Amino acid sequence: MPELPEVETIRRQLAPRLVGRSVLDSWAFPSAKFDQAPTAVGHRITDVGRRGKYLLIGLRPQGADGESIAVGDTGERDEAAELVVHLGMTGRLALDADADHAAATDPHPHLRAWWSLDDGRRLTFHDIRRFGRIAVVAAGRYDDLPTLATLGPEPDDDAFTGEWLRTEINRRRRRVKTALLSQRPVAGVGNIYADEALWRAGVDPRSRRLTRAAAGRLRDAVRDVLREGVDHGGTTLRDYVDAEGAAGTNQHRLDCYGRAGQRCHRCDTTLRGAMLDARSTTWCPTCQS
DNA sequence: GTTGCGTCCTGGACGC
DNA sequence: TGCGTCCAGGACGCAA
Repeated sequence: MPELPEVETIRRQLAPRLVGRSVLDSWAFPSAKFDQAPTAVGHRITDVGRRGKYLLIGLRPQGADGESIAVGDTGERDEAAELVVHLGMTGRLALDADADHAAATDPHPHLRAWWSLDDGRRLTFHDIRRFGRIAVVAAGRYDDLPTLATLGPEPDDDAFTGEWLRTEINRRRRRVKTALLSQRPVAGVGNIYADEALWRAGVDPRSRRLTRAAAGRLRDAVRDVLREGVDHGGTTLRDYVDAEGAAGTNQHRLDCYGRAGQRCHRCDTTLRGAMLDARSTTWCPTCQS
């Protein structure tokens, strides 16, 4: 399930191939989750960014001659836009080599949207469980995407400090793991990396308050596990593959997530597993207490 | 404003 | 073999 490292891996692969391309045509699965995809038609892609788990594809309207229209030149119609893609649990973006061939031969049951580009290729979005989402918004206007609108700092942002994390956790009464998954204290953490970061920091996922020392350790752990996830191309447990169809390798490095009943790599205690606020959670009862 | 639960959705695992 | 049930998960809506 794509979290920050998986989305960042895909972003890095797509960016050099998409920037400068024009969107000629599009199709979307008939669902409110995907039906904004064709709104990107008639735009040139200006950049491929990311915030948390959201992929943000910058768009600029094109004139009849194919040239981009500068923002503000001709009024509101020409406002820069963003194609926002959230991969949900099973979403996958890929570039087909030949748009016409792909369109004719790929009636894939999990295809949710595609965009054909002016270089003959086609960007496709597959999503088995339909937990993903596509939106086209005015640049920076995320009113209809509340989680994106209130996203916490990026893990590498200077604003993401131990003191910030401690304040965010302690001013509410949520369990620390549930708070991390809310995307408010820091952007991009999902169930896998939350378990890993809490294990690495020695923080009990059930706790509702952090000391300064624990908050500092957790902040460092969140940064480290996400960076390492990016370095290893993401974590593939079942469905995730990157934009080139390759699985990540970070799953071979997990210390905690999905290892309930096995020995803790740090203290040899048997790891516990339980549902915590409706999320499967694994932790060490000895070194996370 | 905050918390916690239910819902969406489908493939795979498992039990009978 | 076939059927039914449960589980996994991120975002969001809603009741308390």
